[in-house]
Amino acid sequence: MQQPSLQYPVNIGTAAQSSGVSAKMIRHYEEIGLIAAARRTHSGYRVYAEADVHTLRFIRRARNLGFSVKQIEALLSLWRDRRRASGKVKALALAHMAELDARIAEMSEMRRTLEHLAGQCHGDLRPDCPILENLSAGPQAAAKSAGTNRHALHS
Amino acid sequence: MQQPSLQYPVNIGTAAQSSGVSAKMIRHYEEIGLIAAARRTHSGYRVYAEADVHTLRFIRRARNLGFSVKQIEALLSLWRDRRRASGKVKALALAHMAELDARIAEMSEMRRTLEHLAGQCHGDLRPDCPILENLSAGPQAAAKSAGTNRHALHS
DNA sequence: CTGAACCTTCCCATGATTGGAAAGTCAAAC
DNA sequence: GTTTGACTTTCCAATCATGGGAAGGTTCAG
Repeated sequence: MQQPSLQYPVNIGTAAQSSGVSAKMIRHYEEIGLIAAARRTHSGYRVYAEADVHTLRFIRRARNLGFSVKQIEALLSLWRDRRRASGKVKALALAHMAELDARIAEMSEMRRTLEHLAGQCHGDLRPDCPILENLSAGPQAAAKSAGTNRHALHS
Repeated sequence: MQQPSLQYPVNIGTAAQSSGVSAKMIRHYEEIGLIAAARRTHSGYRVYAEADVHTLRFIRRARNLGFSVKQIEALLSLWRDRRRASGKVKALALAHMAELDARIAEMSEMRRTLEHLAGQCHGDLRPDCPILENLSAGPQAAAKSAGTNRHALHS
């Protein structure tokens, strides 16, 4: 899509464009220590080498797979460790898959319940509505298992 | 589970316990205007009638189904409107289902990719790891469609 | 030299929720 | 009648990843 042989090193804007990570996020990742502080020009501009942009791309791809920043930190250190055991990487991936499975199951359950309720609702001009009735009187002891962490989506 | 015929009105702690909404969240919902400001005792304690606790239960059940606070605001007003058209409620439910579907699809896609990669990784002591290789060299133009809102899980 | 397009830091907002600190209140036990 | 412990109050901060914007400095082309 791009890569018309860029002239490295580049400024943050170019690094952002060619890695897919916004400049805002690059600064943020630096601040929280996910990436090393960039070198600076005399005037204070951050400067990125090709390797830095590769790292940013790695991060973006990992985020695209839903890994948290914490997990990416681990992945990056494994990536840089040429003596890593692939088992450690796989373990991280499997753990993340389990998280995804849990969230998917939770949301599927919500969806299933909603589908059921919506199926019973006329959906016309009449006020009678099983959906509201359910929320109001509720399945007396339902939907407790999922706990309160429905939205706790980060590790 | 409870309801040993409570003596209303009650304090926030009791309202929290018998509605399943934490005291913290009750205060928060009041602050953001989801529920009306509670009456107070001479000394400033919030006071809740049985109807208030019912409302809180309604809110908790809606949250259990993944509705956002904004959506719950709408549901509450429909709930209170005896002349509502059930179609409006159903529309809200269907819209939320669509959101859930989108998120589920996104996460399923991540899961699918991870499963594929993990399946190719030995997961032993050797350093060779298709997972890292994929994050590193990446499917040159993959996973872009999902956009940057993987974690934008709220309406 | 001026203006556009970049860069810098700083603060704020999102969404739902939890945590804690400091202080005031209530009721029951002593 | 005071102490004690369990409540309550407000306020402020953190989570997590991200975006928005202000105020100001830099770079380069015209």
